[in-house]
Amino acid sequence: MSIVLLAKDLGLSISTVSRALNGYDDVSAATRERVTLRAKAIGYRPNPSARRLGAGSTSAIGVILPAASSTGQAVDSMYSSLLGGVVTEIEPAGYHLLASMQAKPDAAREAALYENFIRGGWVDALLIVRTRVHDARLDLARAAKVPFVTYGRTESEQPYAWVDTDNEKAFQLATTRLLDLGHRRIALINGPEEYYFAQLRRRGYLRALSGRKLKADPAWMLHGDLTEASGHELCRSLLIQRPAPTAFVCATDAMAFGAIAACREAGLAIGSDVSVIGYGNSSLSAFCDPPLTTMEHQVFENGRYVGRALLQLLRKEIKPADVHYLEPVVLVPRKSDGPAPR
Amino acid sequence: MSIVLLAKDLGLSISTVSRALNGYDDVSAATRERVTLRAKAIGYRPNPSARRLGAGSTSAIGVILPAASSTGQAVDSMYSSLLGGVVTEIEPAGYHLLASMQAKPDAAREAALYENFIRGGWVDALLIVRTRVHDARLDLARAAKVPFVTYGRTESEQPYAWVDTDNEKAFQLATTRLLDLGHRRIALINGPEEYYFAQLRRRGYLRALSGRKLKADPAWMLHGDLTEASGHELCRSLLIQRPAPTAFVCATDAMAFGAIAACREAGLAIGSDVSVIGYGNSSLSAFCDPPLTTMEHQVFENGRYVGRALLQLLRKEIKPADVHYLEPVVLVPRKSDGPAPR
DNA sequence: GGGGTGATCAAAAACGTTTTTGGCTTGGGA
DNA sequence: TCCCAAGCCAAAAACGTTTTTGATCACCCC
Repeated sequence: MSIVLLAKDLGLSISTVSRALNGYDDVSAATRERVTLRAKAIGYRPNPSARRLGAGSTSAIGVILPAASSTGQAVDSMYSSLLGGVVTEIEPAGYHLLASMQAKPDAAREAALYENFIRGGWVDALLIVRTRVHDARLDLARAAKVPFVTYGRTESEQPYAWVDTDNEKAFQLATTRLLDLGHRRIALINGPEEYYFAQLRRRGYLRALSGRKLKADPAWMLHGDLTEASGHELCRSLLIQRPAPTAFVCATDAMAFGAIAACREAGLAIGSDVSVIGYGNSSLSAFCDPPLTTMEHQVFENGRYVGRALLQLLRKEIKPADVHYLEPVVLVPRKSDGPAPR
Repeated sequence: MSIVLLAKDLGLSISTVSRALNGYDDVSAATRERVTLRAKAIGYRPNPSARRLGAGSTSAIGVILPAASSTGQAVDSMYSSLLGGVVTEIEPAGYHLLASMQAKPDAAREAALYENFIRGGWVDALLIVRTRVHDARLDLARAAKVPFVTYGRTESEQPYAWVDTDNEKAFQLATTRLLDLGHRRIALINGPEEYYFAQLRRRGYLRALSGRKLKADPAWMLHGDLTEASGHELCRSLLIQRPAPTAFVCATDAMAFGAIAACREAGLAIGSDVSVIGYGNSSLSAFCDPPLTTMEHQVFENGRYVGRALLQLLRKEIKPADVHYLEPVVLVPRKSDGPAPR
């Protein structure tokens, strides 16, 4: 009964108070001033539920976090930073982040979760992360006419709003660096094949190789699940091949740490016998031994970009086709790579 | 206009449909069956906003993530797992997690955020993380009569619901282990002093020392901000003292990695010249060199416990005073510690 | 002076539920 | 036969906004 109290207190009608507070232009500046002042003094806050019901919008942005594939438990810590960035932007605009999670990777359950989120009217817009090569979630969102932006691209006929890092260029860069160091046997320890970023990374890797007229060996392009354990296992399987690779480009720093552990177990000196490059510039990469050569990208900043795009989309200030932000990735040279051994 | 359509379709009144769907017992089993079936067939979902307005509850649980103190940007990745656990539990019960974030550590702004969350009617319950020794947030929640559970304890006269890990025992355990290995000069690289867990860890550390009739040197109990960089810096400042510590107990694995880097720079061999114990058993700790001796606690599982407690609190099945879960911490011995040097 | 045009505000109708209140059966006990 | 309770359901009143519609008034121009 709050707005009616305020209205009574002011001697105005409910609608005038509402319109004053919401910045409509058919209420005089003087009245608006009077209303906002009194509202603040009285400590009036519009009830969000009522506001949602009345306006038909929820002022919430939804995201469904993917469960890590291996354990089915932990969430990729990258998302903390991403969501941090998103929230930083949407918070001042009065939006909140409604986060749900997939307990286990399961396509049917995933669809149901998104269904519920969208059709149930929980959120005004959607953030879709960890995009796949072909991603049914885009169709779901489109069908329900819910604005969305994806973090990571996908193969889609129709235009859509995306923010992504330049995976292809990044891995081309890293691979070229290793080629310049004299390596000729370079392995790619990639992420899960179904994700689009893995495709792009392979593309960059291949592009670098073919730039030197080198043929890629399919046996040296492996897919894992982004964890240390996976990097460790894949690297070990590569090291027993003859000839073995002398360099490894990894999809995450975590995988790189796993690979380094495997190399060390094989008695190889990191940075001389064998070279390893990671991805992500995790806070640890500068402090391990040897410090990890890796590729930096600004997850938090990307999150902010996503948040801004979402806001603009909601306000219809921009069309999905115009939200295309490709973050350049920079290589951070440290000590985990070096000239190819003789 | 959804429930009225369904009601019309069924030839029942709106209220009967609502009551049937919500499991009231004054509607016959047969009617309930008929309604639920038809609802599913027709694809009816109650509009959450309307439901909230009608029932006065939001079916959302709020959490405000603290910004990492150093960068003001990234979020501690531990929260990914914690929130993952929470969501896993509350999702099936129809609850969602409403996450907000503090852009920067700032007491006034924090209070405003919580104010808005609670008084604004955004959430039904609150999860309070990273508790401080004296924590004003509890009073805020109590004053607004919003159920809450804290992750981590605090000093409070009144009973409250908490889930925590046994920080004190953990650090007593770790310190005792080092004492058993012959170390007599053990430093504590702790987290920020304001957080209660830091107090508890120091208490455990001190208890272990006094168990051997040893005096603690205040100069060897340092506080940092949980990051690698901080661990690195603190450890370096300790190593230039004469005599220098021979062992370090660290508040996080990240700090331990930083400390290890500092030791290595000082030309010390980890596990023989100097011993380091971490906390958290991060996925990396098994793969670094040497593998890190650390303390494991199950963040995801704790999150599930928190979720369940929240649900029970909301249903009034339990009183805050009865939610006291202290997770035992287990030490994972690896190779970063060893007998004290002569 | 009359008709149109803005500017300002009031009244009332949505929005889609939940919850309260009370009415109508039916059956059993006195 | 009458009364009462229990079981089932309908009607209507909340819930607190936003938005639409329309009324009133002043003003200006012709």
